[in-house]
Amino acid sequence: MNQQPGSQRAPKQQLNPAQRDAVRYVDGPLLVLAGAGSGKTSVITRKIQYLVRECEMPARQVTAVTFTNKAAREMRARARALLGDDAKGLQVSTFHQLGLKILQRELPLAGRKSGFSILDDQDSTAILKDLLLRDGDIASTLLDICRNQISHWKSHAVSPASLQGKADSVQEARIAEVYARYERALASYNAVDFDDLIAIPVRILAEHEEVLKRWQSRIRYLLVDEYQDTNVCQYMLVQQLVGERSGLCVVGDDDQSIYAWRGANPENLKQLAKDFKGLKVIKLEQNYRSTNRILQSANALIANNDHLFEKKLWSEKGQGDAIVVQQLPDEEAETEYIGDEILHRKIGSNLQFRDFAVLVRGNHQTRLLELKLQAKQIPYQVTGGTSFFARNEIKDVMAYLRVLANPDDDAAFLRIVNVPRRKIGVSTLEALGDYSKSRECSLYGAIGEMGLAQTLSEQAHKRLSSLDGWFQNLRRVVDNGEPMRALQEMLDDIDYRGWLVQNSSSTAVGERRYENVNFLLESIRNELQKQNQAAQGNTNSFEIDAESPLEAVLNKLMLRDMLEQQAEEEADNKVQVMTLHASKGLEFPHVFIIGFEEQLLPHRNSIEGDTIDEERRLAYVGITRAQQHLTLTMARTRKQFGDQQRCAPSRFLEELPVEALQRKGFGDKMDAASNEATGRATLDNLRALLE
DNA sequence: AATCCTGGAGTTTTT
DNA sequence: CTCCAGGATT
Repeated sequence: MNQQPGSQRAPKQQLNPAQRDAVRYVDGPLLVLAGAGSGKTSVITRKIQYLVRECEMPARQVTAVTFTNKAAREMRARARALLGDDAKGLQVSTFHQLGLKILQRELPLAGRKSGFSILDDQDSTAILKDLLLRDGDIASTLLDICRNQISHWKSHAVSPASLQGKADSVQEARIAEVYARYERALASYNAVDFDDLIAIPVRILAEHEEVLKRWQSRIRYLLVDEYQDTNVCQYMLVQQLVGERSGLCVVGDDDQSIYAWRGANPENLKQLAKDFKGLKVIKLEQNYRSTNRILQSANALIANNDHLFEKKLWSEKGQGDAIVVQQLPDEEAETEYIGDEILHRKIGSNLQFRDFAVLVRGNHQTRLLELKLQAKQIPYQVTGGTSFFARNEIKDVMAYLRVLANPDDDAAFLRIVNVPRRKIGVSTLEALGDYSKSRECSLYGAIGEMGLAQTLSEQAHKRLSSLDGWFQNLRRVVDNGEPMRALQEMLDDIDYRGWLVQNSSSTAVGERRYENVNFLLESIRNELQKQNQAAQGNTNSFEIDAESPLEAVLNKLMLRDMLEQQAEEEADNKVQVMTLHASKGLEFPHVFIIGFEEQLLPHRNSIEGDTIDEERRLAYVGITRAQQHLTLTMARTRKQFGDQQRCAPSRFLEELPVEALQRKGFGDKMDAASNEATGRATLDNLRALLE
């Protein structure tokens, strides 16, 4: 097993008193306020161990929920390391995986059929766009407003029906109407979106007492990580599952709330005390991760925000190195500097590539960095992001898989119907679309209908029918238990490789893109095998899933879990590159945060939208990832939209304590001054910290 | 009616 | 870079 940077630290043998209290308190609902680096994952995993070993609770009655796939994997691995065979049946998943599980078991109540599709953001946007287009409205701003508003309603468990006649404005009434149609569309496509994975289970549990009882009896103890990231709907799910009982432990830190933009409601931390009588609150304030200069800077920065709870982080790790603040002429020089620094430090000390992380605000910032790291032959790994799934070749193959598993998935059908070219163009699809709307069925479903032949030209109808026949054959192969053969046959039939080569700028590029497809196929093959083994070793009928193996794989793919895991297993010893958001929960000896500038961090949209506090928390999360060494870099100019623009250092820089910093490359007096200050400030800092 | 080509515009964060 | 629209071409 490869060690991940986040798990390099061996599980602590000794817990401090607060941690021990948190592990052992099981008599009622518990809130653990865990500052950055205070060992919260240890507390959660040790608590699971305590529940199973000391309280003799069967592992299958314990469920732990987190937000990201990465966090779930880490927690699962650490719980298994502690419990060994006793971990059997333990459920560790993301909120969305848990929701998916509930949805799958209660399919009829969800109004979906087996094989339903999970739509990603792009798919739902495309559907909304189509709905708006049919209204004759194409303003793209309305599309954005619509999507955000609908997502907001869904994450607050607001149904279209409950909005009837309650709109505050004409536009809101309009969006509510689109929302209703959107929901109907999803149902008819046998699809759900990401928000539905939480919203539908909540609705089912609210409306069906017996189902609620069943799930409550299945989960006797629920642990929730990163609680500040829950939205209203997710909190409702937690409340439903826990019910009147006391088996709940949530862990959170309001200073690390960085998902408000997608509906996270850190107030849920406060709400907990109102909803759960006798809630016990334990604070973890000792930081085991960072040196004091880093911690002091993080504390100073976050002091500029309001807090739900006050806490003071401290550490026994000593002063440590000064935080390097490096300004460079442009973004090119910035990445050059990062690459050189990594190489220098690696040679200068006993460091591995995996000891370094480069954190960025936006995914696009990784591009230049990747080029530079490649040029310097530094092995790196970009985690998270959408890069792989954003590739057209991957989207195509995924869409084929989805149509195979769920013919009614219009979003996927539209993507592949004419890729490669089948001479099925817009006018044919328009006619098919009109017909399907009138018969209230999916596009694919309309192909088989009798009346369609009259509305289409004979040629067009023939092309659609032959596509249908082809899919039916493939589906037979899948049902025969040979999904991999079906996939290979599918891609061979359409000569997807040839099509890629032809449609790429060069043969070499085309071949590279087909390599991506092969990687996807290989991953699917592995996962199918894994499932096969699991199914054979599984005698617990409670856990057997109704869905087919291919559907299970597809779901895992849509939740972005599977490939991440594979990449992680291969990321042996590489520099970690990721967004600040993706870095939460991880730690690295050496951390670089690049683009520490106004407009970028805080991001220009946040400056306009007046959500600086959340940006500050984002910077806080980034800073607190560093164990020993932190470097903030910024460019004086940066190419944006074609021309060079001047960039100012982030306002957050001024909020950091000067004596902890070592400024370089600013070309002003502060450079030398701060260096001097750093040298003589050590004693002062020690004195200040002791107070 | 389908496909190919060109130019223009816009980049936050994620399950 | 990558998505889109719209116009020219087959």
